[in-house]
Amino acid sequence: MTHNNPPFPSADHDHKNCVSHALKNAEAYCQQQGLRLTKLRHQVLELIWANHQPVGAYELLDQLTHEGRKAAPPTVYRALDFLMENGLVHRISSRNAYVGCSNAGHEHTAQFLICESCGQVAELDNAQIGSVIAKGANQLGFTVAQWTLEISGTCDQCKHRSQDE
Amino acid sequence: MTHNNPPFPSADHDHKNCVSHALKNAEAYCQQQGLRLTKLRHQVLELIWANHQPVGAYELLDQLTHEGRKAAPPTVYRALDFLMENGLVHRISSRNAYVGCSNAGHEHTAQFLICESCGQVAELDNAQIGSVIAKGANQLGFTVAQWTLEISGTCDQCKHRSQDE
DNA sequence: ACTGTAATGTTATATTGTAACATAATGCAG
DNA sequence: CTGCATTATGTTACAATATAACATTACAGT
Ligand SMILES: [Zn+2]
Ligand SMILES: [Zn+2]
Ligand SMILES: [Zn+2]
Ligand SMILES: [Zn+2]
Repeated sequence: MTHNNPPFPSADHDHKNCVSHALKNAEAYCQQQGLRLTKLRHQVLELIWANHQPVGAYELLDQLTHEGRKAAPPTVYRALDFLMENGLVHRISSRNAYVGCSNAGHEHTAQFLICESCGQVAELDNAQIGSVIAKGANQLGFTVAQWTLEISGTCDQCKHRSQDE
Repeated sequence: MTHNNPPFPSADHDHKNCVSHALKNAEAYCQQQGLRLTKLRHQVLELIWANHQPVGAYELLDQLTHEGRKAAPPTVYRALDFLMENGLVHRISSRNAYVGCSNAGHEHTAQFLICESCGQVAELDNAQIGSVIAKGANQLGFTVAQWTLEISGTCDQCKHRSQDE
């Protein structure tokens, strides 16, 4: 069986599939919510997914330019703002980079596993982590609005790969 | 009884006390570890504590300059690097800002409560959060090297303050 | 087609962080 | 104490990330 929210994708997976799946999801979600997933926004989202690891704004800008679009920093940042506001993209603030959301549509605060070796990121949605955090904060009278958890380390595949050497 | 690791300091606390306490701690720690807490590093650490909320590198640079020291960006960043490497200061990456560590000396990965209203930050060291995170990651075969948790919201005092209006 | 709104283009600039090399301070061996 | 190696700081220039402000274009609804 396939995992419902696969952690790190295997090296040999069909990545075009990931991208098109994410895009279809996003299209449906925006349709349903009356959001305007314009050509630019669609293009940026596609690039983000195509990179399939956290990608910087200026890197996206380059890629947009190579695809023939006239773009300047605000072009990218505005698209990113839209995508983030609507939960289609997350920002990894420890890296100044952006990544597609694996659980778009259902309200969540994400947690990220960031592999220092291969650069890939897995998005968790571990309810237990969320509830422990909420509990810890509430004990101090703190009302949580949002939070980000960014975990660096080594993913399973990279661990095995390094053992083979 | 007072909490061993007080969350948000009360508005009327004697803050000079906080600062001098933190500095004495840092001095003792560096002495003991054979680390060179030079005048510059001491000065930067003092400024960070004096602000008593996350403060940006360029803000520190201004403050240093106003204290009469010749300083440029690398001056500040190098001092920050030293202080972070040795666990005396943490970086709040969601804000590009730096804050004094409340638990300097004992190895830990910190968690931050950031009040959006007053700007203050409380450092937690909640072992339960740490263990849930480790567990969640290990289940996926991920080896955790480090992590940061930054929680935004409203602190207890600000909640009460807003009720009074 | 007309019109108000939202999106994008465009230019300039702000903010945050580093590279690279010169000088000065510090600690230590002799 | 003196010279030497190491570490820290000064200095200049620049890279990387992000936003402000205003002009133009596309779009949706009438
Ligand atoms: Zn994929
Ligand atoms: Zn990996
Ligand atoms: Zn204080
Ligand atoms: Zn507050």
